[in-house]
Amino acid sequence: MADLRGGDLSRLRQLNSLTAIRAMRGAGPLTLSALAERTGLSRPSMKEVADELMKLGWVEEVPPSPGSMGRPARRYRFRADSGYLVGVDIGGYNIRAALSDLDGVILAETRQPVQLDATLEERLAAIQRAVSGCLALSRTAIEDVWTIAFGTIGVIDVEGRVVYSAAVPAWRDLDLAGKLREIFPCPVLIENDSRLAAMAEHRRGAARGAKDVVFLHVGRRTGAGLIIGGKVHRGYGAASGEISMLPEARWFDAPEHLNTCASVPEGTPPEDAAGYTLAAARNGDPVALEAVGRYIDDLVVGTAAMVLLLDPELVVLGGGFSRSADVLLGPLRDRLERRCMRMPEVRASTLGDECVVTGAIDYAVDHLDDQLFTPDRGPLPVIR
Amino acid sequence: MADLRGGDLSRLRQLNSLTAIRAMRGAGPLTLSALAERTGLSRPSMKEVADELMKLGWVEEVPPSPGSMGRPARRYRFRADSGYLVGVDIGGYNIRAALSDLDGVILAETRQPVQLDATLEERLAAIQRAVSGCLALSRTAIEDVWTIAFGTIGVIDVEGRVVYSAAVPAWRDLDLAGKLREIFPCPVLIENDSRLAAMAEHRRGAARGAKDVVFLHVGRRTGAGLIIGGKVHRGYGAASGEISMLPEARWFDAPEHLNTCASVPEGTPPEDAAGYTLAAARNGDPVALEAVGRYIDDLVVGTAAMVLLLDPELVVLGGGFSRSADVLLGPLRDRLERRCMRMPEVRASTLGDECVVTGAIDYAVDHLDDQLFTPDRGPLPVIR
DNA sequence: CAACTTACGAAGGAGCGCTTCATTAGTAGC
DNA sequence: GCTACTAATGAAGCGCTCCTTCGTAAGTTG
Repeated sequence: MADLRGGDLSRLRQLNSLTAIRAMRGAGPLTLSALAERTGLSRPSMKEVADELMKLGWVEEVPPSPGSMGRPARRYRFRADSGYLVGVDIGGYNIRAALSDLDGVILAETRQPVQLDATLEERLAAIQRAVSGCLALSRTAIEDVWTIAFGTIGVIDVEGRVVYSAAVPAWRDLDLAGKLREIFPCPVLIENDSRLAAMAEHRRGAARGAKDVVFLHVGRRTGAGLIIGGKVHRGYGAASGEISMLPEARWFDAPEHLNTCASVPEGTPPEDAAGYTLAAARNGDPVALEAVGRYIDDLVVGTAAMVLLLDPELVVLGGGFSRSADVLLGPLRDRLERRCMRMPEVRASTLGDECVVTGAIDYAVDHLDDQLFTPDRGPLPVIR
Repeated sequence: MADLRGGDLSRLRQLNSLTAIRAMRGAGPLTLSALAERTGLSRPSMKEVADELMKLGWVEEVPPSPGSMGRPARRYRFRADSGYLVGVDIGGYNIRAALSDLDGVILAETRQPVQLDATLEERLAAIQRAVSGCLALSRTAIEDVWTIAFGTIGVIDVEGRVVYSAAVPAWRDLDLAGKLREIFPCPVLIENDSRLAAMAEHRRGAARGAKDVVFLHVGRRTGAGLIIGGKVHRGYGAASGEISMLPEARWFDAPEHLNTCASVPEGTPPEDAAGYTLAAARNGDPVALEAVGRYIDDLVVGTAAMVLLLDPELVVLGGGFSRSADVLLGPLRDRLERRCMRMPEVRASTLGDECVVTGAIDYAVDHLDDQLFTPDRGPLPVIR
């Protein structure tokens, strides 16, 4: 009931311009005829739209490709290189950054290790190193970055303040967005890492095309990101997916079954224990397999709650432990099937460790698309 | 990425026609100037649109209202009476039917009691009686009913088959949509009752204006309906909200605390026991209050799961027990607050027993709106 | 009955998209 | 090297939708 705005002639043109840009996004260079067909416009009209988009700087002409019958057609492409996007995954032990063009095609990536208990200053410095490393790799200036999106553990409110983050000490009661805006001169977005991972799997990974998806982050901590109706579900206070806070969901202590398994040799550093157990389970070690079983027994409770509540098409298993998806998927499917009304498909993440950075890039792309494709944001701005 | 359809001039007109209809829906008769202002069109254009809509039969002119300064303005209104909608709540013990105009304004209501263990034939006959009673009350012929929407307990799949319904024996393995289509000559919609209740509260009740809402159905059975992003969330197999199937959510047996309370006099019929306990609790009976406490202790687990997972703006308490919301809300808020990340508002239903029928009507209105307002359904059809 | 207020209706103009058709720049065949 | 063929280009003309403007009509107010 919200938008009661009728249309003007110019609105129609605006709509058609956006449709044209949308048709060009991602696709390679397109001829006028191809564009006309895709947008449903006639060729002369399409030409006019294309001319306008060229004048505004959103689109450029590329040389025609010879070798085909008839007069060679002009080809147009979206100028994905007229700006850049940066995505950053601020993890507990690693900071990953990626640079992409406006289509979200990743051009460079870097990684900076960081101590879990690093101070705020150390963390911010590492972030800055990761980002500038990325920019240096592809000789890009920070001024050409249109948007920078961050993903991080914990609950971040709509203003970018950390509401809760047990895992990262430096994050306590922090105006993260404020700090990052002091460092970076472009618009700064912040989102929870599980939600970004879900978004990445939905755009490019295991969940492509699905409308309702539960992304299950399994690792040192357990979390969830939800795609509902094809869009990331944030929640009113951006605190969705925090079912691990519920003791009855049995997520919080679930990884302990893997950490304390008897198969782990003495002296193994605590952060490697779970990986060891999973590896042992893959080799058939019965003690490890039993530990995995107990882990899944716990994991399935909160998972079944999500599935019963949302009836998703798909559950995607991601996060650190999903490297051992072959060990986890079978038992998880078995136990989930016994508790569900309608069993969803259960798949492993296909993006692995890159999930969150990629999701951050996708989030930045989305932000750009929102600005472009939301009607009544006024006409397209001129760039350059 | 789905719709890449550019626009024609006629598309613009279509858009403006729909905008105009939308502006008239629900509102009383509007003058051209008022319509022009609301739609953003100029008066002459608005006139043309109105003329077209009149010719198609969607809109009619009503006599101008005298008594104001200047030349009296023509007034137009949406012809909500050019068709009718019926909503039906197929409950365990009662079948409620309501008739509304195309705006969803309810014109007549009826109720037919039915045995919980009635046979399928008895149930279908009761449904038919309820509907024809409704039609008779407002002297409407079934041929003038455009859509009939049903709400019922249980999981109904996308084709209208009953997948699961423990409460109503006659529903076992039933092609409900098929049966109902044999009886009623108009399009038949079927939806889960909790989802319809959620929809009604969202449109007309306690949840108006909220984007993400959890509707908590408390009664002989416990259920949930979800509004996400302002729309009802059905799930891939239309099985969302079935968290009561999870033992750890502690919903399934929760009402037993109220049924088996020591304050209930011997010989009370089992279906009245819970109501008795709630009434006693309202009067301060400590034993009853303790039973209510245990009930809420159970209820809050699944509720917290939903709230933590979805972070809704609002939780609406509806269903049979919500008549005693004054007794339930306090304890529920207390316990929920202790378990939540961000505490949502918790309110009682304002529609009470009419929730589901009203929701069914709203569902039918939505169906109509979808047909009207979804672009590229072609031009508006002529009616009458 | 005159003055005022508000809406109506007709006329003229601008923007956008469509169709049509002659023209142009290539490839293919002889 | 010339002609035939193909497919895109560019310009002209048309129709639709919306806009602005202005004289006219139908009420109320004093």
